[in-house]
Amino acid sequence: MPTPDTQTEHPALADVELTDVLAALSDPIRLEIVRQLAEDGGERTCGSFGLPIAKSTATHHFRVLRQAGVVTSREEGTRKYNALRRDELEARFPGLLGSVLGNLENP
Amino acid sequence: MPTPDTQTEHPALADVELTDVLAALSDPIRLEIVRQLAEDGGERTCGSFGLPIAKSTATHHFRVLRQAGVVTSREEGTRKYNALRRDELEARFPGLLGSVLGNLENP
DNA sequence: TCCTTCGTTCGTCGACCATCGTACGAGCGG
DNA sequence: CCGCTCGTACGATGGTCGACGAACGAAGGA
Repeated sequence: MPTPDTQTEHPALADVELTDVLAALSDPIRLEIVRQLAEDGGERTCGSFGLPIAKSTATHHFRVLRQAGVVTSREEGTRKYNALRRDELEARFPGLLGSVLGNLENP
Repeated sequence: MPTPDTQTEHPALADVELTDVLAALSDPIRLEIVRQLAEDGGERTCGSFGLPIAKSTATHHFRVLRQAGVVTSREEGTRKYNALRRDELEARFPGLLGSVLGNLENP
């Protein structure tokens, strides 16, 4: 096989629709994941978000974010590191992620 | 009755959550409605959007937009005029609507 | 080697969503 | 007055969504 590891299907941003991103961001849990990822700027493992949901549900939410092009996942050993696709998202939908993140702190 | 007409329940923007707006905008039909409303800046009747859906489905989508605080509806005679709550939305979620609208033209 | 941790997969469940057709009421126009 | 247009209300339906628990495999640590 050409690439033996880290096979987790990431769409090209060109194939991602605006509505897909909006739908992905329209859930509080996923928005919280994105917020934390944006906050520390780097990679985070799935279990490190303190999410109030079951593991299998978390798997679901990370998959939605990944398929919407919002997040990348990289496997390393037994855990999976996730990161925001910030620059790519910015290139595809200028200003969008920034304005969503900027409005997260609002009451 | 104090206000005899035009009773169609509009939420205060302060009561609207970011996720509500994102969810409302995450549907292609509703996004198209918002796009057309933004384009002409004024009021539009429900039937004037050329939507490829049944009338009853359109009623549903306008209700979702209204309940998410995105749109106002004003009854006049037998028809209903809809308008974007642009300034209010801008005050509540600065930059959000603009960045969504700005990314609508993208392929 | 054994046990724990991490995340996935699978099946299930209830809730919600987009859609439709039908029937309806309120105006407007001839 | 009669018909047309506009939008709503009311099911009904098929599909998707968020959530869960249980079972699993792959590392990694003791």
